[in-house]
Amino acid sequence: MLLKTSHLATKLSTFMQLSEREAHCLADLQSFSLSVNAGKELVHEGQTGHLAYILQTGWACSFKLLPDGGRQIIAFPLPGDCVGLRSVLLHTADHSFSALTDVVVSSVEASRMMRVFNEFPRLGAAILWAASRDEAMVVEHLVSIGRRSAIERTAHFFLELSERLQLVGLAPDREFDCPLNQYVLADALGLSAIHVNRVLRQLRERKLMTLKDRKVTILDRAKLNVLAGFQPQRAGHNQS
Amino acid sequence: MLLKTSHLATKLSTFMQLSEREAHCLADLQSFSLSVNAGKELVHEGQTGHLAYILQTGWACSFKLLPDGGRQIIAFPLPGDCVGLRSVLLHTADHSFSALTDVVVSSVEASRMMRVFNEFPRLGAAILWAASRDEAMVVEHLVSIGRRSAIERTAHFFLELSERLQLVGLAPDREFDCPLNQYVLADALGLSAIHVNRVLRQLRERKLMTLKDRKVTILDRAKLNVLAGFQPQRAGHNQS
DNA sequence: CGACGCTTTGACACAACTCAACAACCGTGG
DNA sequence: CCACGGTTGTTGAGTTGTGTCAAAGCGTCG
Repeated sequence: MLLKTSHLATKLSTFMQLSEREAHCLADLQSFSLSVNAGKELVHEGQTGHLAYILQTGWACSFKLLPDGGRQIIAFPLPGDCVGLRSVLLHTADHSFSALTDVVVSSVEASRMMRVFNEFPRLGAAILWAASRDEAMVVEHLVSIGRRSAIERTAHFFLELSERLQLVGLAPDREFDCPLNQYVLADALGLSAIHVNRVLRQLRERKLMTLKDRKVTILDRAKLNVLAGFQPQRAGHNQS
Repeated sequence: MLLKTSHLATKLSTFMQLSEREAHCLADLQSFSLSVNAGKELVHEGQTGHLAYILQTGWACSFKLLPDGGRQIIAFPLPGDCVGLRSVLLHTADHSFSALTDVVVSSVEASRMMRVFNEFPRLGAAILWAASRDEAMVVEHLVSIGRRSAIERTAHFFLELSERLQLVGLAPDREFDCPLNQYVLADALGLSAIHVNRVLRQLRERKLMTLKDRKVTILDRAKLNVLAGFQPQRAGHNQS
């Protein structure tokens, strides 16, 4: 069988060994792909469709809008991440979801997802495990915005991003692509775009990291970890 | 059979009708209760136990500590809420969990939880639904801290609290008990305790709400909703 | 009575926001 | 070819929201 393993499969297999049938089911889930242009909004908050998405390539973000026009970005899904699982259970999307670059996604119907959970409980557990990790990231994000200074939380953000990208093999050690502009970063970090700029300058001047031409370079990971209070993640366990 | 229905059962039955066997299983899950004194830390971040808790009575909070001693409160579980489901899947607690008042909790082992999910898939779905709602609340909290001013986010917090308490029948319309002091509120709202005090004064002076003697009174819900950008929740759907 | 936990207030400092302007870099079309 | 607007990044000056420090008031409880 010639199944190129998906990013999702890669991720889930750090949690548990996938049987052939499970791998096949996973590939099947992602068999229908959809190209979406940068800037397109795939899911609108409040929408009641029953679709979840699996991001295949490109960058996206999930966010909420406020009455005054402000925007808070919740997370940046990376290839292999699922989006909208929660919406499936709640029957209505609690946040919007946009493509930041051109992206490819697979869409999965709620009913299909449910059937998979029933037929392949182990796969269901693995997907829940991944969802739990995403949730833990949101919590860490909350802590960042609530209790870290602008420079700390910016540093923390890029360290976490670096780790996530390394996990799916999309980032070498010191450097990685990052198509996020300062407006987007501002909406994610709960800052103004102008202040993001100043913070990035500080990080550059202190020779900790740079963001230039959509490329992040980590200059001094150790010092960054201390500044951000960042705890590199323990390696993934295997299920008991 | 003389089963007093638990808060959890009440909550889940807004999502779906519970069969007798399911109700029994649910009661069984909560058959072992544990009293815990105010201030006690039940779960410590990083801990690797495989226990989840169901809060029966009292107030608690889940939070994370920072290297500099700061604390960010993630959520205030109310009676009927589950805590630590995520930790079960991740095999390690990603946050701490403390009792704020004297509380009663039921503890559930991971293996037991898994068995329930297998034997009563519908019950599993209901619990996941509840977990999804909790997750949505964390997201809303993130938005609050990231993009709302101190007074907006404080107003939003109490409106949400009011709605949650009404849902489990613990709050009349205008007034409810709230044992949270200004230090705790500060750690939840990402503010300093002193500023919380100033904000509460403003809310009082503008005749929107008061917090006095551990009792919250909503004076003008309509204006508060506008100020906070709060959207009262739509009624719960039943599963298809 | 004093000790303690919590609230309240004032004065001041500082982090982050706003406004305004400009520079660099595109791709487009005249 | 250059002019052009659009997007993104950069910087300065002034404002404001929130944090910090210090002190006092007020219950409750031992």
